[in-house]
Amino acid sequence: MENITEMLKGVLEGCVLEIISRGETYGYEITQQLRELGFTDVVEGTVYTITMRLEKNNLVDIKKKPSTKGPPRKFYTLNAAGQEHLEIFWKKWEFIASKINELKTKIKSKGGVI
Amino acid sequence: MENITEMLKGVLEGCVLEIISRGETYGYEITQQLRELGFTDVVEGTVYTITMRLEKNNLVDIKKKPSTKGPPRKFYTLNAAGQEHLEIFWKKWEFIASKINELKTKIKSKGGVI
DNA sequence: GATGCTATTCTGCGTTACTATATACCGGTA
DNA sequence: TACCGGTATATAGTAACGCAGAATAGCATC
Repeated sequence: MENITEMLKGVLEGCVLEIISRGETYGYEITQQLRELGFTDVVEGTVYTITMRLEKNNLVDIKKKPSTKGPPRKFYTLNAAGQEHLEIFWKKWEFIASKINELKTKIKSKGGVI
Repeated sequence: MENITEMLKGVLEGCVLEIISRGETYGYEITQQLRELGFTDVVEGTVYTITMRLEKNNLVDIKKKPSTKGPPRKFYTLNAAGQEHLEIFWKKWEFIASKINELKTKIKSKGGVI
């Protein structure tokens, strides 16, 4: 799927939050999980800016651990604020998705009644 | 629903396209329809930037008509390119929505198997 | 002519994801 | 040892989008 980047705005951060909530993980792995999900074009840099933002907003706890495969990894876990943020994200998503689907399936006559 | 603006990026344009596809309409009316839909905080300026973009990208035809209630209205209708754009939008939406919902409902264990 | 409503237009701003690149660390191999 | 590919974090610059806020226009009514 090409050129969905604009539609991912605001959504990607929620996905990252959700992925972190599943268990301690780090940037590179998050990127791979997003790709497996289907967002194949997501690159490390994008995820990095998101994790930096989460960090800045104090939504995650961070632990640095050594790796046998490269430089030390920064592992993220959701804190209480992050959990709350995630719940709010899902509420927003459900709201928007329901509205969009409503628009999509609405009978296609302007007056509403035939 | 407050502060959903980031999640509306790329989506709002599709909504406007869909509304225009229902029948000839103008900026102010589009704004009202979006509000009725549930996006209560959408303002005229936002819709204006979208219609300007549609115009610039040649996705709409324009007809100016006088109004008894103010300055002349600019009525928009979708042209062929706009129709195509709208179909692509819905495909993108379905793709993203399915992926997000997949993420949302996925069993919450990292390995996937219990 | 002052006010109020409808309606369009315009500008500047903040947020977000992407591109492209740099840096660092390790294992394997020649 | 010197190089390379995979892993992993970091940063600067860019473009797109929606929003706030204000200006302007036209008409009705008082």
